[in-house]
Amino acid sequence: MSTDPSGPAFSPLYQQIKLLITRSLQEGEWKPGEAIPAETDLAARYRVSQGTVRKAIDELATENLVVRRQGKGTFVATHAEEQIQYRFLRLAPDDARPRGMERHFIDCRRMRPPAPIARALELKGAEGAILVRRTLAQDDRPVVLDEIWLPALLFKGLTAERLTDYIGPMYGLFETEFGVRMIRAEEKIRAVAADASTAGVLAVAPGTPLLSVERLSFTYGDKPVELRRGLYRTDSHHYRNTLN
Amino acid sequence: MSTDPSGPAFSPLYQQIKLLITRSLQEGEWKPGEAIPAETDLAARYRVSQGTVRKAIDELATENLVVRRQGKGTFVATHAEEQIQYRFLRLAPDDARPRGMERHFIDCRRMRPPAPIARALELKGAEGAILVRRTLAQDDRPVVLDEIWLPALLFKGLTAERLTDYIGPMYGLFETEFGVRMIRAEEKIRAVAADASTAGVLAVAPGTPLLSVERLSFTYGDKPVELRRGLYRTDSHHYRNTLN
DNA sequence: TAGTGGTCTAGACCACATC
DNA sequence: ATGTGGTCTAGACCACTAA
Repeated sequence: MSTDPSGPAFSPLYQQIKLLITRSLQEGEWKPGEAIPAETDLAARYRVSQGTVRKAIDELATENLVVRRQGKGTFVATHAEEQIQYRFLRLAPDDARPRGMERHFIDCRRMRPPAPIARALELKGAEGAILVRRTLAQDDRPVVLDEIWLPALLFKGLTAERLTDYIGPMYGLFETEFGVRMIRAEEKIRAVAADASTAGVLAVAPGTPLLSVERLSFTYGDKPVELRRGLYRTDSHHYRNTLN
Repeated sequence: MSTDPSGPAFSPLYQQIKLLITRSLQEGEWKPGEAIPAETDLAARYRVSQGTVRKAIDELATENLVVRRQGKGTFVATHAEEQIQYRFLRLAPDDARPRGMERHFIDCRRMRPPAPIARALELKGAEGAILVRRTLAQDDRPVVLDEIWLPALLFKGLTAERLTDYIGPMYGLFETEFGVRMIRAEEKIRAVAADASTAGVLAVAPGTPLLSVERLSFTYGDKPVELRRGLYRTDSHHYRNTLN
């Protein structure tokens, strides 16, 4: 019945419920790894039918914000405590099954970010950034060199030591120690030639073609919270992608 | 009722319906671009409720086998007649919106496929293959060099002329002329150095780092029907990917 | 045995497209 | 006015998990 020309903005009930649940996730009402209330409970809480809650949760599950486990409940997704070591890492060995990789942190220091970095992370004014550099290796052969830029305000107190000591994926540390959950990411991939210093770290000849993977990661509300540039050796690994 | 110990193989009704619909799609009962019967009709046909058909179609829609259009119907997905020129091409210009690219076919000839190609395409015995080579260019600057291997049995009569004359994406031609629909694909990406002949075609210096994108495409029943190796210049373009 | 998510139904009503 | 997909409900029953 609305005649508002600027936009009816019709929103289905289940979308509104989804938004409410998302907000609770964001505010930490239910922590990563914990179960959220049963569908029937949520239905009572929001005064809608179970089917409507169900459809909301369905979408949250496909977006990997929650994980359903039949007979047990619905759980807040987490990067920690997972069998999949690196949910966002698409690099796989050419032959075998994906094995674990050894991490080595080169340094972790606070820096004034270059303008493009600050712009990508939407840093206001003179807001600082933290630069982490690390490598991933397999069978003692370096494969990945990462440069990771983080907003200093969100990751106050991050040190190489804490990174080294933490068991599990870095995004798990971000969750448990800093309350920052990575939800989604966009990658831009290029082929580049290894410069002298990169070549040294990755143990290849200067000029060797490397995969350059620039990743911008987002937390709730599409807020960018990490800019990462990875250089991948692809002589015994490859970047995997699936198209639908 | 089954006491088969080898596996209960419980399958929800909507999965069975989904399989039946998929089979009809595969057999061409409804052609690409056409509408499939209304949900209520399918419900009557399969003797289930509309909600069950709905859930089956929901999954087919997320797999991009069909496209729903409110008020109009559900349509068989097609690579032809689409606004998105290349559904599977993830290459985007660094700055602007994705524009169209000019195609140029270098050649199209029947060949005995190398063993790795034959294996990937699951070719039996001495089954032949067709090799298509083409470039994509933007603003008269070559960006992509593709080598495309196809099973000769499926694409009998494919010529460079037909490829050149056809308006629209190549996968559209495959659909309308050969009845082969590309459903899904897997890509393996590496960084490589341009060899002399590639460098000439792409107008770069030999040794220039290029993205090597190896794509294996599947039709219904996860049957591989195309192996494509693309070499991408990434000086003004990049490969885009989204992680969830 | 109880609690959870998963399936299925039947029916009502809404939003969109077309005639 | 009609037909399509989209939303929402209420309730029944199934499958899985854990105590």
